[in-house]
Parts: sequence; C-alpha cells; structure tokens
Amino acid sequence: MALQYSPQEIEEKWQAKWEKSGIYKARDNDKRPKFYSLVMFPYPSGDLHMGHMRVYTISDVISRHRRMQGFNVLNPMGWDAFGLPAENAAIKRKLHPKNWTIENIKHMRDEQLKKLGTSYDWTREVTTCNSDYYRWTQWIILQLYKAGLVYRKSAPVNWCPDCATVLANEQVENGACWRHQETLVIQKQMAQWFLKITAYTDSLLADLDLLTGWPERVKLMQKNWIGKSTGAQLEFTVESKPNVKISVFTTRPDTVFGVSFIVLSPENPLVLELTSEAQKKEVSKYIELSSRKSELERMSTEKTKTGVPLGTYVVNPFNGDIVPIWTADYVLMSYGTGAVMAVPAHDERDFAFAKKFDLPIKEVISADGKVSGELQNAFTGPGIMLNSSQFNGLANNDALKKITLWASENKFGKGKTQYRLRDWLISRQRYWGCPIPLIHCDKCGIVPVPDSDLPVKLPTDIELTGEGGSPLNKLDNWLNVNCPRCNQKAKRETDTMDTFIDSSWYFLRYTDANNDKEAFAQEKVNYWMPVDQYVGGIEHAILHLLYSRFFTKALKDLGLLTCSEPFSNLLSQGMITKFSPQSNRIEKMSKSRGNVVGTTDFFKRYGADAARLFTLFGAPPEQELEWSEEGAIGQYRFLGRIWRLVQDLIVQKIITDGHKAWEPFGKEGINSFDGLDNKEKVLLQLIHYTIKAVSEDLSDKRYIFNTAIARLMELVNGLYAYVQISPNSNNGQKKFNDNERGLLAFAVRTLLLLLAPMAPHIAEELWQQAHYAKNADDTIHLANWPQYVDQLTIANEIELVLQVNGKIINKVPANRGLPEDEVKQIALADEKVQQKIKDTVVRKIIVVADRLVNIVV
RNA sequence: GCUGCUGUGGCGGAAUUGGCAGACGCGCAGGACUUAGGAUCCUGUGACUUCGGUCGUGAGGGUUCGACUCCCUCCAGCAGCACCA
Repeated sequence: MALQYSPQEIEEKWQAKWEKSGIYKARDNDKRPKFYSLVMFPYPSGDLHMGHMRVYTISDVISRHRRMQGFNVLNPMGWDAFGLPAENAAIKRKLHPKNWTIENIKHMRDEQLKKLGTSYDWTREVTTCNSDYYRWTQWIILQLYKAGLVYRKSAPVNWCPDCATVLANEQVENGACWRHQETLVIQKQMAQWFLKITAYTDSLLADLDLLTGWPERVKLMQKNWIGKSTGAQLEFTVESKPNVKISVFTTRPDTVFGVSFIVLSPENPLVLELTSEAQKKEVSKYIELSSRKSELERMSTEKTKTGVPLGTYVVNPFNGDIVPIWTADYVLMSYGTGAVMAVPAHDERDFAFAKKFDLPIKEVISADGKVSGELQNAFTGPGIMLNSSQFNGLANNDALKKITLWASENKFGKGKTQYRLRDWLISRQRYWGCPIPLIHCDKCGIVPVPDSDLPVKLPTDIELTGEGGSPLNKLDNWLNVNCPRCNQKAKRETDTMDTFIDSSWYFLRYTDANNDKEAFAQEKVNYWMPVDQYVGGIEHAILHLLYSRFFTKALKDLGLLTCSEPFSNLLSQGMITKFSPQSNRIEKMSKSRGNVVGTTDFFKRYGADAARLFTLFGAPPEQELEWSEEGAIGQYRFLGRIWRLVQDLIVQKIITDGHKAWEPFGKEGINSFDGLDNKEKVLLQLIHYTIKAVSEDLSDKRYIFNTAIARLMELVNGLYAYVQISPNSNNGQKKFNDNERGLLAFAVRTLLLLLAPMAPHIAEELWQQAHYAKNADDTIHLANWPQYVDQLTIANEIELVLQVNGKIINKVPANRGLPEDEVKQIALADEKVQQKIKDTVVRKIIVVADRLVNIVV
C-alpha cells in the first residue's frame, strides 16, 4: 500500500463494501436500545454543493457514534420529490417532471450522498412522488377528513402570480412569495381546502415545554407564530340599529372607558351595512383603494394612517358614551373579529390615528391615578384607573379582571383568548403534487375516494403550459368519474396538495417504508418513534416543524401512533457561507449567488473525509461556517499526518506482528500508571483524556465537533512527540520494547475508533491495515466505542498557580490531592511570592484544590 | 419599533461549574531534509517592553480574593417578527 495518503484509492472501495455487506441496516424490534437519527430530507433539485453537505455530515457523525455505542440505529434518507421546480423545469425544457426528478435523485444519491460516505439504510428510501408513498399520503388525508380536520371554504387567499397558485399564510414573507422574493402576493377570493391545525393550537403551544431538546429560538419562533393573546371580546351596540352589535377583541379591557371610536377593517362586511347615506360614496372609494393595495403596501405605510368615518355611531355599554365608527386599513380582517375598539390614550396606533383625524383622547389610566393633562404619547404602562366610574383608583391589572367579569355578568362581552395561527391552506393549483383524493358529486356533495381505489394516481400524459389554473382540470378522462356513493357522473378534485403535507409524515414512513398494506405498522412506528435526534436548517423552524408536530398529534388522536411529539431533540445547523463575487459580500453558499463549491471536484482532489472534517472543524454546528479552501486543505493534511504515522508503525512492524495487531495489553490497554516511565505515563493519560473529551463532545449534551477534532489532533501530535523522543536503534529506526509497542498499538487503535464517525474511510482502511479487524468482513463501524478510566485521564502531578491579590506570580509543580495546609505552605515558601508580599500582612489565603492559591494582602 | 442571539490575536474558533485567556487549526516567520519544495518533520507566533515586567476578551461601571463567564448602562452586528388590537 502506498505511503502517500490517497483518498481516491480508498473511499469508493469502502463505500461499495459497506453497501454490499449492509452494515447500516436498521433492525426492527432489536434487543439493543433504539436510536432514530433523522436529517431533513432534500428536495431533489439536481445538485448538492458543499453548503448542503454540512447537515448530512453532522447527522451521519451522530448516527455512526451511536451505532458504535451499541444502539440499534435507524438512519434513513429519502426525497421530498413533489414541488414546483420540477414543474417549472418541465415547462422550460419539455421534460416530464417525473423524469427530471428521477434523474436528479439518481445523481444526488449515487454521486453525492453516497460519495460523502454517509451511513444510510437505503432499503428504507422514500420518494414522496412515488405512488407507493403518496397512496398513504392520500390515505392519511382521508383519515383527517373523516375526523373533520379537512374542510373546504371560500376565503380571501394569498395568490402568487409567479407560482400561479395559492399559498399558505406561512409561505408569505413580507407580503411576498417565499419562492419569489420580488413577487408580491395578491388577495383572491377562492374556494380552497384547509387543514384544521387550529384544533391543535393549545397542545402545539403547551407541548413546546416538553421539547427540552430543542433550541430555545426555534421554540420561541413557534410560540410567536401561534401568537396567543388573552383579553376579552366586547360588544358595542350600533346606535341607529340596536339589533346590530360590533364585536371587538381587545387585550386591554381595562381601557374600555377610554374608547373614543371604533374601527372596522375595510374588508369587514359590516362596513357596507353600517355606512350612512352621506358617507356611502367616500367609504366605497376607500374600500376600493385599500383592496388594490397589496399586503406590502399596506405595511410600508406603517406610520401614515388612513381611514374614513362611516357616519354612524355605537354605544359604549360600559359608560353609555356614543362614539363614531370608522373604517381603516390598519385593522386586519384576518385577525380577531376584524374590528377594534380604539383607545388613543393607551394605544400607540390609536393615538396616531386620533391625532391625524382630530378625534378625542380620553385618559383612563395614569401612573398616579390623577389626570395628566394633554398626552404627548399613548400611555401603555401599568398604572391607576381614572375616569372609569366604579373602577377608579384600582391598579389597571386588577381592573382588567374586574371589568372582564363585570362585562360577562352584564352580557357586554366575555374573557377570550385569541390566536394568530390560522388554518392551513393545503390546495395548490399545480400539477406536480399529490392529488387530493376527493370527488365532487352534484348529488352527494364531497365524497372521499374509497380506500380500495387508492392511490388516486397522478396522470402522466399531460402537457404543461404554465398558464394559470389547475393543469389536471384539462384532462377529461381523468377528471370525470362516477361518484363512489351514487354512481352518477362526478368530477375529481383537480387541486393537488401543498408539498409540506408530504414531509409532515415521512419520518413515520421510514419506520416501515416497504409496507404495501398500510402507511406504517403500529408496532414499528411505536418502536422507532419519536425521532431521537433531528438535524436540519433553521429555515424550517416554523413551517415543516409545526406541520409535523400537528400531524403527529392528529394521528395520535386517530389511534395510529402513541407519541405526541415527533422530534425529541433538534439541532439547527448554521449555513455555509462564502465570498460572493457578485455582491462583494460573504453570503450563504448558493447557485444563484455564484459562490458554490462543488462536491465532485473536492472529493476527487482531497476526499470526502477531508470535506467532512472541515465542515465539522470550522465552527460549532449551530453557527455559520465560512468555506475556506485553506482550512479544508488543513484537514487533508491532518489526515495525511495520521496516515503517515500509522503507515510507519505498520511498516516497521511496531504495532503489528505478522498478520496480527500487537496486543500485549489486550484491547482494554493498561489500567494503571504503575511501572510506566514518564513518557509512557504522559501518552497513556493523553489517550484516556482524549477518549473522555471526544465522547463528551459527541454526546447529545454538546454535539460540538470542532473541539472533538482538536482533541484528536492533540493525540496525533502527542504520538508524533512520543515516537520522536524514543531512542533509535543501530539502523536508524526507532526502537521500542514490547510494552512500548503495546502502548502504541493501543493508542493507534483508540485514535482510529474515535476518528471513525467523522472520517469513516481512512479509519476503516487503517483499521484493516493494522490488523485490528478480526477478518476481512470485520468493520470498525460496528466496533465498540472505546471506554476510558477516569483515574487515568488526569496526571498525578499538577502545575499549581500561585497568585497574590489575584495576579499570577509563579507556577510550580505539585502533587495532586495535597491537603490545603500543605498547599498554603508551598505558596508562602515560594521565592517569587516572598518577594512580592515581603513584610505585608497576609489577610486571607484562598485555595482552589489542584488548581491555584491566591494570597490576599 | 418589538423580541432574541452574538461581539475573544492577522483569520476560523477554544476556555463544559466564577479559578492559568487565546486549546486546535489557518496564515505568517525561522530551521531541518532536499536537485527542488507549494511535500514532509521540528521550532516560534496577542500587544507593548528599559526584557524586570505592563496591558489585554466591543465601551463604561458594579459585585468578588479572583470576571470572557454574574449584574447594570451603552455601542455595533446578525436573525426572527412586524399596524395581531
């Protein structure tokens, strides 16, 4: 074997061998404890670059480590294969989306993920656009439909002109489409399918507390998205139409005596009903104007408020005040009741509005309960009530509760909790998605496709034009069916599902991926779930993770599984960045920014192991990592350093003996420092310390791989130093006695085991060459993770730091575990310390065991 | 604007519990080997220094024998949300 480290010669060899021997297969219901390791599956866009590789490397290292620790590891991979890019590519290049997708999957799987040296169980691969998968997506949707969680409703929805389809609320960012940052979403009134995620609002919010293994920021983002507010819903009677009431939601019922007008959203149907004859013209003009404003325009006019009065009034039931009704587009129809009570004295928005239109500002809370005169700003803090009849003098927080109670006793309103989260719009007017398995029958209404007729296959003979409307609508022979209930003519639903549905349950399918009788067997899903470690990008903090949690809870209630949260631990890896010549900035690595580093080239030149090490070493996993060619080459050099060290020890027959590894100490190594000379002690301690440190770094308490690699580098440096100071024999080669050979063999063995999860190819190759493998079929990746002896991780002798008044004066060697008095004596006797303190009185001596002494004078 | 996170050498980063700041790597400098070195091996590398030391973790203050770490004020950068009543 060459003395030169050549990843090209070893990596693909081992990849092929691992695949053939099936060492990464997960076993259902094994006796070992299970570990479900999951990485967010990719959209098969065609080409992964180094920026993508980080997440797969991190997840793979965790899987490999757990496997060596004796867990029955499930580490699956699949494809989120439905979606718009396939359809757009089809329109542009006249390829069928299916063929485009399959080609991409083949390349990404065989040329990229496999060549990274990942340890997936490919027998469980799932592809969401295959009918053996989406058959069960349809089945699950029908179960949810039967449970009343799927409904159809005509509603104002977000329409992206570029996608030519509607979007979920979660897919609108700053008023623009999440796929097209420049394309403003427009509002359309359409009949659409919704999933009733709001039925689970409370448990989605409350159970965030159970997710102790999730990053706080992700939980916070979900919490904000759900947006719980507590307050009250209050009723204001219209003065001229006493049978009409306007409901408002407010978090500040304590300010109700300060209401000086009511505002309705322009979309609120009450606006037209309540406008006076005199105001009709102006109000219609205003509604027309604001309907033409996009979401973004409505936001950008943040500071300048617009609105018109309706010319009618309501009665404030709390104090009989008669106040005007206005319409203004700072009030959103989609939140609460689409109407608010305006209290300019205590709400900044209302204050701005009242100032602009010269409406009264009535103070009802102040810091001391006294009138403050003219307000310059809204007073939003806590204080004492005034101008509020029987509630005067109370702290506003007490008044809030009492007013709510009083309102419900007198039927003016009641306490209410309001959420920001709205139901999930799931229908899309596109072709390349999972067909919704429902049928429209004139007589029977909406009829689910019977289970026996699933899957509703997506027809393949279709011409895609990219014009608006559901492409499936044009396929008469697919569209027209007989109603399963009355057998009369009926039509299929032609919308397809949001692809986030496909990814909301794929982790369940992995547990039983080849089942053609059911979505997953209870026994298997309950054995594997929940996922023990999920790794993925922060961009899915809301969408995918919230939807998956919702699916898990809904399926649990349907009796299909027993866990209520799908992902016990979540790691959100940071992105890989690189200087982009286009923008002259360091930005996220992406094709469109022109700063990608391809995988194939890099693997060919430096190997997958070096790529893996660099992405692990550059920064902790949650932080951003800037790609650096030099840094990556540094890892290649480190691997070369290991290679040469081990090769030398093999060629010189130091750690091997014929076709066996040299093992006079057995696999456990030496269990005490007794009888070792100093340099041996140092090496033995280094080995045990390294095992401990790397094991802790790879544990779920840390997952900090950069320090794990740093510890391995220190071990390698230590081994070089050890070999260097050993005496030469006559022929110039290093001379080692049997004990030293055993220690070296143990050191190298340990090094390779600790390296194996991170650089699997070189570890396996050297494992074989040094004959640590029992036979040709033995693999380091199923070997036991090394154990350390705590006693041996620390030296008997320490360096004692001597301080005077907290400043370091000297460092002296001392034995570990000395009694405090003795340590004090050492410190006081020290020459440098003496010089410093001279005759001054020692006030206090602080001893930190085995670390330092601080003398205070 | 609100919320959250982050500020440490020329660079990426380490310091797990309040106890030696800068592990490890990149870069740089010097040496060895060599026909050659952009390979490899070894050594050095926070700043200032009168070579005794002095200063040093975004800025300022505080608590403490002792602060990168805890508290307060401020500054800068990043991210999420953004008229949510």
